[in-house]
Amino acid sequence: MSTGGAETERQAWLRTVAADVARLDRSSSAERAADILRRSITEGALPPGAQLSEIELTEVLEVSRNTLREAFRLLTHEGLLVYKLHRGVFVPELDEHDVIDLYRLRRVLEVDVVRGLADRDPELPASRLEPLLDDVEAAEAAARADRWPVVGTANMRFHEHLIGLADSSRMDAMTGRLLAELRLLFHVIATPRELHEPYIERNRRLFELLEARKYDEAAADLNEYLLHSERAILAAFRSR
Amino acid sequence: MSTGGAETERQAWLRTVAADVARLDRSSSAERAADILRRSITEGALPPGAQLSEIELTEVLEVSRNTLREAFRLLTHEGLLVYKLHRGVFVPELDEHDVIDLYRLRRVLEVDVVRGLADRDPELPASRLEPLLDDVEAAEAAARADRWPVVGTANMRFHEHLIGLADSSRMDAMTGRLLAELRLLFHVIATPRELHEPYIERNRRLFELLEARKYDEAAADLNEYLLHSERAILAAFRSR
DNA sequence: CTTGCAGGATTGTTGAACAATCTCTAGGCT
DNA sequence: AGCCTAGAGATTGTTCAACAATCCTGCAAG
Repeated sequence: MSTGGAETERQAWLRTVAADVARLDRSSSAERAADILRRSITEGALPPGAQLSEIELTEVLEVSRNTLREAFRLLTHEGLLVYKLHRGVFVPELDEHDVIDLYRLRRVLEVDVVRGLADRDPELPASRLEPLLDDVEAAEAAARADRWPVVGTANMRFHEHLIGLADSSRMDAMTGRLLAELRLLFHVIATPRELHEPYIERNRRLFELLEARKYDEAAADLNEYLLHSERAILAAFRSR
Repeated sequence: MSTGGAETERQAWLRTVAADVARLDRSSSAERAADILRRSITEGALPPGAQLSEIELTEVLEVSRNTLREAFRLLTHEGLLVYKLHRGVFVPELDEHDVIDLYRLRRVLEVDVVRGLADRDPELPASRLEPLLDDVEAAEAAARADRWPVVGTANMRFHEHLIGLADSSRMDAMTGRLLAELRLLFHVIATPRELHEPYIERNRRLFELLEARKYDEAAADLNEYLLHSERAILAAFRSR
């Protein structure tokens, strides 16, 4: 068969196919149920403090209690649910201490990723930045359409893609968890516009700094960015 | 009843009791099974690549399949097991890429914790460092007794307690997971002495720097420490 | 050497059942 | 009235047995 230069291309294709397959045969029932619940929580249909009844959800989600409990476990370890023994599962209510904790981790991880990009600049193709630009433009479009929750998710995805530049599966997992918890916090804040609007512009600026390969400057910018965001959420939190 | 000065002591006692109760009250069956499996994995009885049969383990652990599967889920999210749909659960086989990934995160988190201590030095009582000293001495004692796996766990605990100084529940959780995966890596290395011996001394030195409140120096030392450890593991890994 | 096809084994999911625990209400006591 | 106690009812924790879906193995055919 054909070998040589075509081989690496073939391997790359095999990887993408493998990824697609892995995405398709998810543990179906349990993970499907978890997906639905995850959306309900992150979109606010299940507010912090709400209890999730087992028998009720078995009927709604059309899964058995055992499968539902496996879904609960999945979400528990994402921080989107908490178990209270013999009392049930609840959507956690985060407080100011959690805000500080979450943002501390975000700063550490994200700033390190950006700073670390300088070391591997040569091997990093410009195309890796494309998802970031897509997110920025998605946020701008949603803002024009006055759809602020959509702006929020686009901004979130921007940061997920930013972390993704590090090619670290564990960082990706941690970030997914952190951002999910962050969404939980957003629901106690009434005005999504003030919450998300300032960061559209900041994300674009960050993207442009990355594109210009000014990594140290980008890292400093991002650090200040996250401090600003933390202060905003804390303020909204205290005055609720 | 007695009030005043004795009250805070009583409250402290209540907290420790509450913690003990919470530890005993665990979802018993599932978490107990998970505990046994966790030990088997981290101690090497279940080597990387091993498959865990459900029916076999239900008999050994004397729990139902559903409960066992919940235990599997728990360990899956600690990174100690991986699920392959319709094929079963396996002890993951980590490779060099995982070593690099794990150590990158360790460096980021631990170095940041140490550096961050400078900001809150005044509010940090000296007693918070005691667990670290205990770990160092435990490692030294185990080394004298030629019990190198014990040295390894003591060293691990040193780093767990180090992260604990940050008072961040999420960092604690992440570190627990990272160190569990690190143990997985240790099992592919034949000589535990060479693996753990150098770090007894380094941990003591790190402790002394912290005690002297030389946080920046400690952070730099820790960074170099972790780079050294990473290189050692990578070398042992490649020559196996 | 590859392809296709049973057959057996293992996992995925379900439903029902029982035990353990919590919550809430009612009643008795000081 | 206020507080403690007991018990009923509801919910969760755990087990079991069964069936469906999928994977692995070995073998036969091309």
